[in-house]
Amino acid sequence: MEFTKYNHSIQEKKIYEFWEKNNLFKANSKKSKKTFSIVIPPPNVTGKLHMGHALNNSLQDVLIRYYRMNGYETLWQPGTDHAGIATQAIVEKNLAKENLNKNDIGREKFIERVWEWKAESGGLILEQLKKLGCSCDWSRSRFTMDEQMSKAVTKVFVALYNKKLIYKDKKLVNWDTKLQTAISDLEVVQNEVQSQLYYINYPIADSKEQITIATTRPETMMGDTAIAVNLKDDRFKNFVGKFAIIPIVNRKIKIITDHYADPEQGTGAVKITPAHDFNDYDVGKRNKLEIINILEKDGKINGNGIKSYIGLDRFEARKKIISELKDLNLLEKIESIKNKVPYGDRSNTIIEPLLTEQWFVDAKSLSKKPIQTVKTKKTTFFPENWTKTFYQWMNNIEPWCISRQIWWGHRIPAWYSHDGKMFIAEDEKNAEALAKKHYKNKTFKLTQETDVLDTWFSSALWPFATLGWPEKKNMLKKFYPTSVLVTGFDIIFFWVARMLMMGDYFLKETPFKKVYVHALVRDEKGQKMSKSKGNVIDPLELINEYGADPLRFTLISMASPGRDVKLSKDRVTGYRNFITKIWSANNFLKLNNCRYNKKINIKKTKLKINQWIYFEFCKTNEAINKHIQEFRFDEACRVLYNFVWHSYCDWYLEFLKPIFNSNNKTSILEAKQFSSYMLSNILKLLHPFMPFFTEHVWSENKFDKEERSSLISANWPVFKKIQSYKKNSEEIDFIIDIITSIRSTKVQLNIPPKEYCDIVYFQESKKIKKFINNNIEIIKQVGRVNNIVPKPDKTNLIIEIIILKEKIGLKFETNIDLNSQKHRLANKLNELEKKIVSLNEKLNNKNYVKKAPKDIVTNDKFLLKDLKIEQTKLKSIVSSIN
RNA sequence: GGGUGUGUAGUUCAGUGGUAGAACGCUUCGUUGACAUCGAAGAGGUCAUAAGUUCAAUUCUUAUCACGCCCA
Repeated sequence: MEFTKYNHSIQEKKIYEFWEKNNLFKANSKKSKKTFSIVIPPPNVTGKLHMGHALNNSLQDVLIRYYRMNGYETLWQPGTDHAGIATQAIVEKNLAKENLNKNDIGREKFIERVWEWKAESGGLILEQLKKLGCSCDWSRSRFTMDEQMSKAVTKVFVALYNKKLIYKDKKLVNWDTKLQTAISDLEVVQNEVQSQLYYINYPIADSKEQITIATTRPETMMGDTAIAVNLKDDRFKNFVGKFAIIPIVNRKIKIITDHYADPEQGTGAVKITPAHDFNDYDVGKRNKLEIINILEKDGKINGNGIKSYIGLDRFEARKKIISELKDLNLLEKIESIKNKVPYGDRSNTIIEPLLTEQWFVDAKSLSKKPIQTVKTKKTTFFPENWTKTFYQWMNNIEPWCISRQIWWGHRIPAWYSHDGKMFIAEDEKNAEALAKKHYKNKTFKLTQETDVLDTWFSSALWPFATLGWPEKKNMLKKFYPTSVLVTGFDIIFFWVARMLMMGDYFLKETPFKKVYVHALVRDEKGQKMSKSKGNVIDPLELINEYGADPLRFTLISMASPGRDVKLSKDRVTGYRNFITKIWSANNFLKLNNCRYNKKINIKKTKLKINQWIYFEFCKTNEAINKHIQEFRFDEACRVLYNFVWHSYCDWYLEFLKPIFNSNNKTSILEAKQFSSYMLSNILKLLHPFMPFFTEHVWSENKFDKEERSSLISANWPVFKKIQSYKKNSEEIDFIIDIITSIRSTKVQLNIPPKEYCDIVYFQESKKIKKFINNNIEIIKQVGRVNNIVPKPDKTNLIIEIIILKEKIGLKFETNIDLNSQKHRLANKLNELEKKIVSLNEKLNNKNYVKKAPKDIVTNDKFLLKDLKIEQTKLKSIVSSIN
């Protein structure tokens, strides 16, 4: 019989459509079942599926499918965030193709264009998640710029403003000169780069002396307002209080003392530019220094700079200033150093600290509750040590800059009147009302703040805004707090911390009970995947080539806590093979007309082999339940793989063959029903890990007729271990032992595995004799044994082996070269003796017997006894060869 | 500099205070009616190093070395 191959591309598409069409992902807030809910960490609307997403979402889907099958009302809330900067950049790029820029068309038209773009090509990633098999409730999909989400954002903003937890302030912020907006600390990455450290001599006013400072950014000299030295630094004692003259600029600045100046760093004297460095800003504040900003928002030198430099880019200015210093002979030396330079994570340009007016969230105040939430274990982290990282960040949290000078995003609900008075309200009408009250009968004109909010500000509301907040709807009641947040550690601050802040503040309750933190996906050599390295593996390519199921199984099986996932194609191939294996096992059942019906009575199973597989299944199921509940997805995969491949396919199905070949109709019927029943349950266990394949096999076998449902909504098996099966189950384990021994004996004797042998009993093989006779059919067929025969006269036809601590003989047709066994047996004996010696020593140690737990000691005693029996038998075998 | 993680088979990784495990790879043999995307049998380890605690350490403690990440 020829079987068709499993075609993942056709089936995956078909099955996903089937699930969606039948609303099988839908969460119902009305059902009274216990709940399990997850909000997806919303990917950027501009995003494309990468391996990190694939891992993150595979894990979420495992949980969702598992709990759904276990009778929970589940919600997996999907959606995307509006990715302010990234999205705006894309639309601007598109405009540029038409030779337009955003200022040409204006804010309103531009926003229209963004929505058009979103309708056309935004949210592609959600479609890609479907390819991965994610069972999100797509009917609830949300976008952070949705009307309802926007309402929530405004409400939160106004509420926090009124409580003074949001405020406007003029501060030094991280300024992105390319995007021309402020960004938050978290969006700045410190890159280690090769830099030049310039040693520059500043002449001392009215003196021939000079003071040398070191800087990597000499162009900022134009904004210098002091030179600082450390009070304890004797080298500069005479300079303190004097004035230095900034070269080229020719402005006098005071030499001051400040603890920020580190005698060990550079020359020990440091130039202070409060407008262009965070540390210098603090020094400036402490010493009441003048703040001179020399940069335009695009990074060019402004009117405060040297005349001939105005309009020059900061890096051009640097070159020019160095060359001039050289000419003036004021450049002492240039040193090549490695230092960290701040880059914008979106623009990849060097970030400039710039003094601007921005909106801030008082993160410090908002962080207090979340810290308590975690301390009191209302939210727990897995792996647990992330708690520390969380505390560390939360305890040192800085004000969060939330305003962005871009157009795409939630426009800050602040209105300014002609005289600069500010009104914060949820909409223009309310702002006007406030203004009316303020101005009484006077006329006024309001204009709205042009800045928009950081995307993460709206993402922070995701766990409750997606559920309908601020309205207290059913969904919110039913599914908040969510059960678990699944996320990568790189996003722990962006996400976890901020969502906890907002959730704790507005809902008075944590947004998620647990936070599962997974690792990064790297390439097989352990390197970060990046476009520039060219080592990126595209999940969609793997899905095309192997199918979504093997990719999922690979990622999930490698998600060990605290370890990065090193992805290699070999792994994916391996799990593809696993699927093929199950496919062919299913074909075997089909070939033998194995079908179960619902009336099958598990408790009345007669066949030991059925009892055995049942018992093994129970153990596996128990382990999987435990592992999924404890987030040990790797272990769950391992247990499943072992059980399905080795227990079910390698042994169980093999042991069925003698039954199918027999004339015992009762046994045959039972075997057929039971094998099919077990497969249907195996599919259930596998479903969360490989949903497509299992659903396909399920529907192909029409198991749904028995279960009256598709696999996705089938009930997780709840089997009770039947103790009487345990003993019979052990018998099967012994048979497996015997067969394995026979097989390896053949290989060792260079006898082809297909050759049959006979079994010879000795006088002392009493137990084993009975045992083998009881199970003779299986042993004959699977072990390739002919018959039980009397001991032959010619000893070179027979080899003795030890099983169950007893000796039996295997008789072959041809002469056996027993001498070839001598060396091997001697080695074995040697090892055995070593073990016996060390065990003896241990048991003769009085301290050991006295202090070690009793069961360990007894166990060792039994072990020693067994080893000694084996030793005797082995010795007799060896001597018989001689 | 502060924090934190990892060193176990050729590779990727589980695991355990009491006889070292898996997958892949490798070697040998094998198409017997599920499966060669397969089967059978094997080889392969000073559990990074050193000291300590203990009757007993790969596991616990400390130090060292190597590699990584996060924060300044």
